[in-house]
Amino acid sequence: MLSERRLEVLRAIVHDYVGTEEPVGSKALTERHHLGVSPATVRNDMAALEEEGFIAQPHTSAGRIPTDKGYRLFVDRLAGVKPMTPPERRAIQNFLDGAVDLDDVVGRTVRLLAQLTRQVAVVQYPSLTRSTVRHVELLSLAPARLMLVLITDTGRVEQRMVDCPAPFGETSLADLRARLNSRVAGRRFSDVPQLVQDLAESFDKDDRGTVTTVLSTLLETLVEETEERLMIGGTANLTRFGHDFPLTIRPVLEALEEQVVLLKLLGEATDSGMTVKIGHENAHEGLSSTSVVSVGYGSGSEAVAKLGVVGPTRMDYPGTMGAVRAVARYVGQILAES
Amino acid sequence: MLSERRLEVLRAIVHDYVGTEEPVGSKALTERHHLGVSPATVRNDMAALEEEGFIAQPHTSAGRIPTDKGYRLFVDRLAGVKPMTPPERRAIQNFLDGAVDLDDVVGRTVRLLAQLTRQVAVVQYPSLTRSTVRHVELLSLAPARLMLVLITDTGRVEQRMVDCPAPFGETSLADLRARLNSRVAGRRFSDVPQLVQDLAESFDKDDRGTVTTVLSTLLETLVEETEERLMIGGTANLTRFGHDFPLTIRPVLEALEEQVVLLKLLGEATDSGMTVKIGHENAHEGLSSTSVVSVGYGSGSEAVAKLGVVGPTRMDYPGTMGAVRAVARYVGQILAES
DNA sequence: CCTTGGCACTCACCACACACGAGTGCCAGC
DNA sequence: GCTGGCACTCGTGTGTGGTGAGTGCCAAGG
Repeated sequence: MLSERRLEVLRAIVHDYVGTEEPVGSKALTERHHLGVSPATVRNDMAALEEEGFIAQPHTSAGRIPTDKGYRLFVDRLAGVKPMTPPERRAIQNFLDGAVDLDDVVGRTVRLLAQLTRQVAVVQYPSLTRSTVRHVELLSLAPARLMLVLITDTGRVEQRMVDCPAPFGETSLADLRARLNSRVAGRRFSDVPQLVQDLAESFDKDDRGTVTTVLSTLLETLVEETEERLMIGGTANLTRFGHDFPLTIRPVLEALEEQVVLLKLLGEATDSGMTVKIGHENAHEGLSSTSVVSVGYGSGSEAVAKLGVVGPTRMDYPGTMGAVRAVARYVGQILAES
Repeated sequence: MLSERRLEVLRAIVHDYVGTEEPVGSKALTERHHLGVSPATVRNDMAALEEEGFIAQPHTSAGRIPTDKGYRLFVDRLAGVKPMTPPERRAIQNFLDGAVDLDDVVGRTVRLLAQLTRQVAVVQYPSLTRSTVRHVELLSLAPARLMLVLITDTGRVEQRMVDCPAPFGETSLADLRARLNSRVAGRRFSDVPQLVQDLAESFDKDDRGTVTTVLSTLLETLVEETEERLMIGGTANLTRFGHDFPLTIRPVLEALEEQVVLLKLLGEATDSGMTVKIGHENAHEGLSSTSVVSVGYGSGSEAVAKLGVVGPTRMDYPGTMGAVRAVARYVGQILAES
């Protein structure tokens, strides 16, 4: 077990390294923080911390830098979440309040997060699986061609073309539309499949083929669109990454372009509470020198999607976590209002 | 006027510099290209080219590199467009053919372009202004709340909420829907305003307010959504930019995040034919060391949107132009088919 | 008039040596 | 268990000289 002071030393190392981006030595530490002990003592503590794998030296006769494990300990036990100041909170709320539609909400959120944390921001669109159906609409575009429009409670709209096996009259269409809506409106997406299961049977034999096609398209939409969309921003902040530029930044940019990777990344985060993945804890190799701070957000008490930031492992964790949490909270409010 | 050989020298310089990314000297030039003259002669030619501002030396006693003006001359008079090889064409077509909807087409296009050119690709969504209306749908969500859905011939869907001043019955709704569609379906967006101008007058006094509201929302949608969307990809290719990294790449990333900037960029390109903006020819300051190759594409003979790539001024112009042109052509085909 | 070989000059780049200093580990003493 | 002292390591910055690619200019030849 590490003594209280040694933890304090680790905290000081993380703090200084995050600030200066340079290995921190024993002397500098005692000068900047009043630890009440001499550099020699700190050196002993550092040796112990290194022994345990919390810090490392880039090369002999240089200061120490925190390892992934060191950061882990830091966020778990040494650092709190730094709350936003009231003016910051007001600014967040004002900025988000101006949004006019869902795209705008997500767009503003991503810009806001990027700006607050000066890192790369990732915001997932509210997920279909956890949302509820507001309305299903069927439009007749041609005798045997329909358009299926799905509207969610989070304001998202999905549409699909449906080619019918046989012409489908306006009355049948109105009938189907009405019955479909009475069954699924207000229900969760995950419940839809069993709610519409036997719907086709109640139709005329002539129309049954079309109804089945429509229903399967609807279910397809649900499944396919569970493959979620997201928006990223603030990639310019990657330039503040470090000195050994191209090598570090390239894989990160590549990872950010693979939405699949990012979705998996956010998916791995716990549903409630904040998740911090540090360095190699991230499954994706290209992100092994980055940390991901993510949190769920939602219009009600339940999370419908996630958002977060991607930055260097050497980041200001308390501040970043504070910003992420605050933004998630306000986005949730905005969504609940609309 | 520059002699034929001097132009040839310029072409050789551009070619070599693009390949090696290093200033090219007279000796190396005569060795790699059989110009039939000695280095001394080339030196004289280079002095003349420098005098005219087509090339420059980074520092005394180094080779020459092309200036923006030099590249300009190169693309205007010295280089053709390098056509894609048949296998490449097939690959493009195959890749694009797999697309399932508009988002997918745009997404695939952007990835394809980025991969082919190894640069940053920008693809604009088919513009609303130049498309035609396929269908307008009105849904009643609540007694005094409607949803307006607009479907374009390019498969794009826009929706808006409409809060009515008074409850609006189903029959009135059906009536409005029918009349609206008979007027605007198949028509160009730009013609819609005058087509619906006097529509409200033919309705009951009770409904007139709602109809007016719906119409103005429709017109708003047309105007607002003329603010186009676009997709970018291949930002990881920025890492191949040059050596003096952070300074060059940062403003580019920032510019790429400002969709407004990119839209203006594409907007400046001529409607038909390919446009190449080199270095400082780009209005945006952050892009002063990049070149933008863009071209319009469309489902018919007319361009409905633009696409292009952003890369270092030191790029392979013939190859890039060939790829951009080929991709635009095939995307146009795909759109026309769907 | 254009081309060519020759020649002196410039200057970025590299390798090497060297001094400096921040930082370390270890140890004896308090 | 903390502290001061001490010898040691080693990355970094600086200066120096050599090398070579590249240049501009010039005088001679087609």
